[in-house]
Amino acid sequence: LHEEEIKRLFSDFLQRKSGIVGHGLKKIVRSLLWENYSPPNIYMDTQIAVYLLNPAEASYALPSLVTQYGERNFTIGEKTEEGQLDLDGGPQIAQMEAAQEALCASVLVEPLQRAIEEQNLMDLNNEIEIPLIIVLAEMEYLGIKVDLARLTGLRDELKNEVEEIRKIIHELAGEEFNINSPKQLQVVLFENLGLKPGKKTKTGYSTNAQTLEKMKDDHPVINHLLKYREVEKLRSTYGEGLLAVVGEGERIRATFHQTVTRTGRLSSDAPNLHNIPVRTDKGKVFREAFIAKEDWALLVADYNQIELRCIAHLSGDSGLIQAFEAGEDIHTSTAAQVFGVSPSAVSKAQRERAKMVSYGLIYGMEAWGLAQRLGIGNKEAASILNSYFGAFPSVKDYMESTVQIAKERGYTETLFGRRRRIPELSSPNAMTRSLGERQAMNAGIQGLAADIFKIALVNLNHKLKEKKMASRIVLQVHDEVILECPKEEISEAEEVTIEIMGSAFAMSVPLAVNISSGITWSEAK
DNA sequence: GCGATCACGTT
DNA sequence: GTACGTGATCGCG
Repeated sequence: LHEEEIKRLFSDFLQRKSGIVGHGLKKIVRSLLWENYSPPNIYMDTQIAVYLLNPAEASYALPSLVTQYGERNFTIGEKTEEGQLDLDGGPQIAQMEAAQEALCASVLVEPLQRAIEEQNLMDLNNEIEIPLIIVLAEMEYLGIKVDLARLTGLRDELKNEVEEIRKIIHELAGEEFNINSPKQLQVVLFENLGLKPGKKTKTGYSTNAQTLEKMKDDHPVINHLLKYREVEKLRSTYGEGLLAVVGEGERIRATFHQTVTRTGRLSSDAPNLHNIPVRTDKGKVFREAFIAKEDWALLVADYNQIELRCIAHLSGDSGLIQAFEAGEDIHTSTAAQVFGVSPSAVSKAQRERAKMVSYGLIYGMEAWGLAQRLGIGNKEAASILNSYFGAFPSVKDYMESTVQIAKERGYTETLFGRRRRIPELSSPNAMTRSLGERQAMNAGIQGLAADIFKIALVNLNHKLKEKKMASRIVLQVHDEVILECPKEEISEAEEVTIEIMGSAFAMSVPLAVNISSGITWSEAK
């Protein structure tokens, strides 16, 4: 057989009507894309099927899954030691392992398919997760372009700055020590300088930013330490870290994991592109280093307040729904209802508090959590929470019934049927049980938002191809999607993106989408 | 080399 | 307060 003939036969196999099966297919799809194959027709990814059945699965190693989910008595041979692979075994061993993997996956298909059907996870699997494999594989394959000179410049600046602050700190401390070592820092602060310690950690006294913040007035070194931490974090994690993973075409290619989080969200690693700084001026400049290729631009679209909108939809709370329909600033609207004043009379402080409560709500916050956050007493926090629930009573009902149902069943379910077991709910430990309750409240909200966002990703990728557009998705950050577009295609891409994201799922509140474009990620914000 | 610990970036 | 991933240090083997 000629090579071309083999390629054609392989292509036909990948496109077969009945679809292909594999374990962790995204990686394979990515390899196929590098070899110029079209994305395959997927029937099942056993890894994803297991994830849907239990998003807390400890390991996705095939032999253990076969034992756990397979119905046949089935043992596979000794796994080859990694080190031997290249030495003597050669390609035969890799082929043998691939064959074993395929065999394991094939044994799993039927029982997994049945379990997926039994738990009503068919739609989630077939309409969302499986199509998403291709979208993510293409995103990973493309990667996002970075401005190498800019990134290097940032790294170098930070390096110099860290060095300067380091000298000052050693001067003020009166000794040389490793500032990166919390252990050494503790000795310097609490023993040698005699400062008063605050919070404790498992092994000693805390030196985290929150604690240091409170010690600001006790010694001039504290402010420099805080600065050092900020700059050193940026230098190491983002400066050095990102430079180390720049690949072909000056692009960074992260891996987006589909089977990691308990909630249905994606995670990103090598590098993690989900936590690129944005909060501080010093940090957010890194977003200027993420760019579009020559004559193209980045288009950034994100859902406005999607999780709070999910709460409004799930609870059916008329007040909250009304607040969103008004189309005004949501925190001002909620503050007006919570504090019983007209929106125009809402003070800055009131808006800020309402905002805190709204965010807290998403995380299943209780009174003491809010107190911590706002730096107020427990009583006052309870009273704010009370007025909030007074203004939005159905939200309170929803939270309570969510926890109740989760306790009865032992798991939560999103609107789309995504399940998550929460064993913490039956813990004998009260702290752990509270954690379980927060997890239960958060799971349905964050999970629904994740489901909606995944639908949008799948639909958007599909629409771009259908319209034969050159624009493509290059990055995803939980409720935000970044496209790289030829400049002349931008306005069309904006239209398409807003339409697709806005209509991903019909809720009792509108799905609002913010959109903008620019040469850099920062500019398109 | 590996895991635990601490700290910290995002949503 | 949810959910993650990474860098650095340090003690263990």
